Amino acid sequence: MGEDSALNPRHNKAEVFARLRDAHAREVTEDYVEMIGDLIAEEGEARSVALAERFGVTAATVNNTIKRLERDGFVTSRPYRAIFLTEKGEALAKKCRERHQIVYNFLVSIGVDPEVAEFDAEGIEHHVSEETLRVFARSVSGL
Amino acid sequence: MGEDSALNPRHNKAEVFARLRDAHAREVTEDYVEMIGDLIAEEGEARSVALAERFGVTAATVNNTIKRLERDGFVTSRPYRAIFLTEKGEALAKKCRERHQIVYNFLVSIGVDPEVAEFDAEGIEHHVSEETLRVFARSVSGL
DNA sequence: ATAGCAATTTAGCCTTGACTAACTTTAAAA
DNA sequence: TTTTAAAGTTAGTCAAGGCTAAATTGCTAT
Ligand SMILES: [Mn+2]
Ligand SMILES: [Mn+2]
Ligand SMILES: [Mn+2]
Ligand SMILES: [Mn+2]
Repeated sequence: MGEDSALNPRHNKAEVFARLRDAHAREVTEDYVEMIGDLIAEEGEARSVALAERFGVTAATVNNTIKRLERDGFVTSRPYRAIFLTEKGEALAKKCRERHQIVYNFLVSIGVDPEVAEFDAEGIEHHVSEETLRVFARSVSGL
Repeated sequence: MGEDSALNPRHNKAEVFARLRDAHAREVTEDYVEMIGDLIAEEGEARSVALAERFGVTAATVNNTIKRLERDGFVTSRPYRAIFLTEKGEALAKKCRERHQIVYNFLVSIGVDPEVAEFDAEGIEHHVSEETLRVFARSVSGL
């Protein structure tokens, strides 16, 4: 019953790709709640125009996305007003911010240029499992 | 003109997210050419049914994707026949396979369980810049 | 008070990447 | 040689996540 993937490569790649598709489905949500949290912390409130500027997308795109987030229970909003995180949204934002920071710090700690790390961490963070994140965190903390 | 992102955080996040969206647009292509190459190496040819099984998607989905890859010059195919990589497709497959392997080996080398590394590498690979990849490779090779 | 500008929303469009159901072709068995 | 099962294709649907253009709302300065 050995299942060491180095010796016995997985024939069941399908599981791996199913998980990958799941991660993709969560990426935009994760980046939005994290950014909304940042804006509230930095500027007191999260406005559409600021999200559009930071993500480099149009106001219409932000509007669509916020509707999805609202439908999924991560934010609340009223027409022409600022956007707020629900408890669920705040919990996700906190988790994502911490994860993002660990990934960024880890990359820098192994010698990646901070500028480059900033780019790469934005994508990598969404594909790092809890287990791998713990390894990263432990590595950064110096053993 | 210091631009150290740790001290002077980027206000221009938009660049980071634009690059992230670019990476996403390439992911499926990258995974397909790599898998097609694997199938040709392992089984002599790449058939739709094998791609569908390995990715865990339907035959119709594979068909759509192959049409896109063909349109973009990565593969050739004729109805009811196997799929072949073009030169461009093979070049991309080679690059992706090497990158994938480096990411996987790196994760294992820092203590991530091989099973977990197999999952995480499938997503992380698409977000690792050339610079970061070099750091990973050097780290694996033991300095 | 209101005019005008900035912010937001709405409507309509597009591509990607997924699906099901139905059809066609190929190839193997009988 | 015919039948049949597997493989592949086609048609139609959907959601996510982008866009532009046009309409609407809110705020600010006059
Ligand atoms: Mn993030
Ligand atoms: Mn991100
Ligand atoms: Mn890969
Ligand atoms: Mn991959």
